[in-house]
Amino acid sequence: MSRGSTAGEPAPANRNVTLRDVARFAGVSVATASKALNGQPQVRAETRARVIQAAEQLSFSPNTIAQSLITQRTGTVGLLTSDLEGRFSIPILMGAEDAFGSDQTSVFLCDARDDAIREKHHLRALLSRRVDGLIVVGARPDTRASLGRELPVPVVYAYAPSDDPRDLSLVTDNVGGGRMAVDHLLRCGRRRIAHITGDPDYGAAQDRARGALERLAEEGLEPAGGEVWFGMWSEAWGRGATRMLLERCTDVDAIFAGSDEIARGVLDVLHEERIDVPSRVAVIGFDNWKVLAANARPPLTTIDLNLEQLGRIAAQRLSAAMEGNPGSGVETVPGRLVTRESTAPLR
Amino acid sequence: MSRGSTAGEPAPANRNVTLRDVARFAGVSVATASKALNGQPQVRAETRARVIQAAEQLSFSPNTIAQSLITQRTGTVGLLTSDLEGRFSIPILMGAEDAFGSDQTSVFLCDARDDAIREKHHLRALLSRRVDGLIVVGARPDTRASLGRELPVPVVYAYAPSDDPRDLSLVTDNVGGGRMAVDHLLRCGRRRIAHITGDPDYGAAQDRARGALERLAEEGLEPAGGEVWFGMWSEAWGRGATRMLLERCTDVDAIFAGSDEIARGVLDVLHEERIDVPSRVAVIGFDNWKVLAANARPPLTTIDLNLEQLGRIAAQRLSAAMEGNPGSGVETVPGRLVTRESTAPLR
DNA sequence: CGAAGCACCGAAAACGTTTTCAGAAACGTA
DNA sequence: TACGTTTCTGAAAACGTTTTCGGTGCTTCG
Repeated sequence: MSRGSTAGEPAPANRNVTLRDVARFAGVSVATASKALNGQPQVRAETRARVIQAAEQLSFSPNTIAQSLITQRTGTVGLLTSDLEGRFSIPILMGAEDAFGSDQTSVFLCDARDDAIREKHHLRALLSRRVDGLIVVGARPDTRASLGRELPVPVVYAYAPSDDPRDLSLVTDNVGGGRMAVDHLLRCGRRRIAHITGDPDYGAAQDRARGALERLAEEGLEPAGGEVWFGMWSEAWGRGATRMLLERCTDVDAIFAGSDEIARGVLDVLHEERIDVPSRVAVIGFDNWKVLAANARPPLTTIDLNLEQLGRIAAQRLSAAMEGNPGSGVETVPGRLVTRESTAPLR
Repeated sequence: MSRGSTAGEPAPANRNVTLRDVARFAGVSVATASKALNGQPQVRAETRARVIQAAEQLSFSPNTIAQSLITQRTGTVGLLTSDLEGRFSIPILMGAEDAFGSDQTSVFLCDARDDAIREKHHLRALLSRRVDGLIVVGARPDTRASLGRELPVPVVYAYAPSDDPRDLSLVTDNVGGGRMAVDHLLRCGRRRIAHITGDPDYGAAQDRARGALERLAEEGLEPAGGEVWFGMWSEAWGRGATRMLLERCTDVDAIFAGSDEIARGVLDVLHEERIDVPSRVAVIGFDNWKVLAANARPPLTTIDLNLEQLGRIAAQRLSAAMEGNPGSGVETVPGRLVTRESTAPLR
């Protein structure tokens, strides 16, 4: 029969077999073959079966390119990220990649490395590839410039919201996360709660702090040490800040760290000072960065921002927009508490 | 002039303007327009200029789909990864993404999540999209099943080599890395060197150990503690092994950890025991996982496997194969030493 | 028995390019 | 003036599909 391959081995996806070959093999016209394979009703059952069998026998695989050309839909979307190496884009990207069923939609990955020029380049390339939609994922959860309203395809912004409110943006809930962290500590019976966090220039740091302070205020409390300890996103800062904190107020019974990295530094110093976690001081982190949180001593309770789900929702919203139901505004995806052993009720 | 957009704003990449429009606008035929824009010689300079100007004025962007259909080249490649979340695929992916200039080639990202079914699905999709080539990046540096020889496009395997020697695979140099680590410690004047590493089922663990032992043997040395300490890829194991090691042989003067995670555990215990690093014991890690290595106390000397470069080379080899120069066999990409403060010469 | 209706099929146009090839225009030469 | 060359241009085919629409043959009904 087929001359190229031995029987039994997986049929080679032969690039050269076209619908014409299938049609000829089945003894029908290309038009009929097309209709038969696409489940169009106007073809006799017997004929359809013959065509399908022919297609299988020749291991026909339709040329998506040709299909796109006529249907004006490529079944592709562009994923424009500004920092691939950053740990935030990856989960989002995974969620998005997974929300588009692989049968329907494939994603073009582009890393602009936080460079506007490169981004423009990629954008041009994607548009000339006729993607059906775009997801733009930013490096930091701060506002970024909109790609503009003149694009021929729908766009969804993830993580970093667009500065144009008419665009649709999905963001993490940093305020809610901060609130959630403090709430958990309160539930554990802690009252003297400190907050050590990162660079105050980051919106994320401000938002988390705001959520934390709000929740504290609801209980009539102030943060231990009097104020929020802003600094840097590093273990070293976590260590330094903790030392200062312990000097200034000895009775602290919980520390909310603005990131898991910082939390690692906090734990390190507490351990050094022989202060038991969680019995004397409870510690909670932020991000649920597995390698840091799960390996910590003790394993770290933390806030997970649900980035993967954010990616999935972004994909869903984009699909909706591609179907003609665009959205706009900023949608916030809630985080969740992940409890490990660094927090526990008092006594 | 143009009715859709205000003057001054970036020209909207109008999806609907076609070469015909440009041709009509410039007063030539589509054939001539095409040749003018593609730099074909057989068109008068004056005509070419007119066409180019028309194209710019209408902000024409050629339909890549139509081009692919006739040139039989899509300018796309598939990136089939088995674990996106794993930290190994990302740098490789970045290197590859960056080696293909964005103007020429775009990459389809597919995450098979280490599932053969899903992989097959993605493969079908990619082939029907008529990618020009494929990069397959594995989750672990162990051999994986070949995609087969019957594919209509060239394939390059990265990180996890194919089990078919006729395929081209690119892998990291774990043996060389182990050797390099020990060599560095020797140069620092250390002689009583222990090796604490991860799961012995991983080829990577075995290879790194082999390299280390070879280099030690060249100096007539055995590892401190008598043998390699295999265990798990975790901080906890690093801590436990270090405690056992210190009990069994008190005079160790260097520890080579099989991963940065393990190294963190090692450092932790040394710190606890008030054993100074690097003056009394030098510590070297493996992987150069920034967040762990750079934040360690002291910052960790480690081996970087150059994954990004591996990705770049994979892209180059694939390009070569697409030009008709396929390769085969396993190519090893050397790692490099990254010195920080956890190692230093004795005395 | 003729007309109408129905089920099925295929010819052809379309999508937006590239490329081939024939012809037109301009020019130099005999 | 006639002819050959060179330079430029455009008509048309091609890529592999989908979709429209007209046609064929069969059934049904008056």
